[in-house]
Amino acid sequence: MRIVITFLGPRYREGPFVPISSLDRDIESHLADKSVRYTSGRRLVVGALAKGGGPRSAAELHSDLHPRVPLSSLYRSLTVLQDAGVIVPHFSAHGITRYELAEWITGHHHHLVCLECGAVEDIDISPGMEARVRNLVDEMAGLVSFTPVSHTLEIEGRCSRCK
Amino acid sequence: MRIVITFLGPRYREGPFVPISSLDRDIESHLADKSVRYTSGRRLVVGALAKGGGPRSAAELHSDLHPRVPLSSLYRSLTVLQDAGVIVPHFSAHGITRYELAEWITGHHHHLVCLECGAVEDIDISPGMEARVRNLVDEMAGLVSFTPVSHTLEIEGRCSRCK
DNA sequence: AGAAAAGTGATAACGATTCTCATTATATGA
DNA sequence: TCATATAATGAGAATCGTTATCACTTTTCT
Repeated sequence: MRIVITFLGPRYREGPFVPISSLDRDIESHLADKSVRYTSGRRLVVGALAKGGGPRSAAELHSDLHPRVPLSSLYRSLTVLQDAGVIVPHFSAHGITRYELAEWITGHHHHLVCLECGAVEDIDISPGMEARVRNLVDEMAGLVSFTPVSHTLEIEGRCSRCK
Repeated sequence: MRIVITFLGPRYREGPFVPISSLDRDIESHLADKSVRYTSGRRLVVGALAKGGGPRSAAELHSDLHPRVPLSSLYRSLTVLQDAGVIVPHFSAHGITRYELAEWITGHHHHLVCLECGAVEDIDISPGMEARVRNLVDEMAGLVSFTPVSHTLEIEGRCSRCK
């Protein structure tokens, strides 16, 4: 799923923002429920994440958003948005954390990781298959009295381009 | 699978090591094939990883191995062993990388990640359950003509201690 | 408006990991 | 075996992503 959130409203310090996508409105009310302010800086971060075709690192976001969102504010926004459940961290090599919009925004999906070219592709599956995944997860967690909250099924292999 | 590799041989700088488990001998020949030396420091790192019930971070390994393996050597050993395919990195929050023995040594398993305390626990499942996982993986990969090589099912939630 | 609470931005501090370099151990071949 | 080349080691400095600090600004509440 590719989501683009565009801000038509006036710029930072020039007035209130006008959310144009229903998604942005969803995020707005989601944050309001948690009494977390949806400030201009946070909107810019969400917008940059929504534009991207995959998880983005703080450095990538900073180069996109520079100089409107300084690095320290960017990190703070990422923390706030993560705590509020709007974005989800994805940890990778070299201690780099990449973020993407939470699954309630983008939809639940899994990942195909190509061992050849390193590309990570989202894969959506049918509700039936997803139910089978969830059953397995619940059974596995039950074996050791672990309370599952979410799961990640990643398939490593060779993508169609690298075959 | 729990593996314990014990070194009966004399200590560091006191003579050659005597591998006592067939697993250690497997690793030895695996490294020999790649002309990577299986030095005493590297043996200690492998031994510490073999004892643990899940992926261990460099800091954890260091506190186990201190002062026999200094931090800089520990990191170097981890890099060498990873490049040689003996251990596998697992990236998690706060830029921490945890390592575990590769699946050709430990056998295939999945992970339970506690969202509260960050602990990662290995979970072995029955062949029947694993077959169900593999079926799902094959079906999912088939949807987009991806050739699966391996898969990782990670369950995030709350462990029994943090409940 | 005025006070309190939250957010911001520049910069310092922090911590995990990597690099440097002098020293030591191992392997190869005369 | 000895000589010598090659690789590994250990201590500490350097690096880099991320967090904390603090003075200042903005927003919210009364």
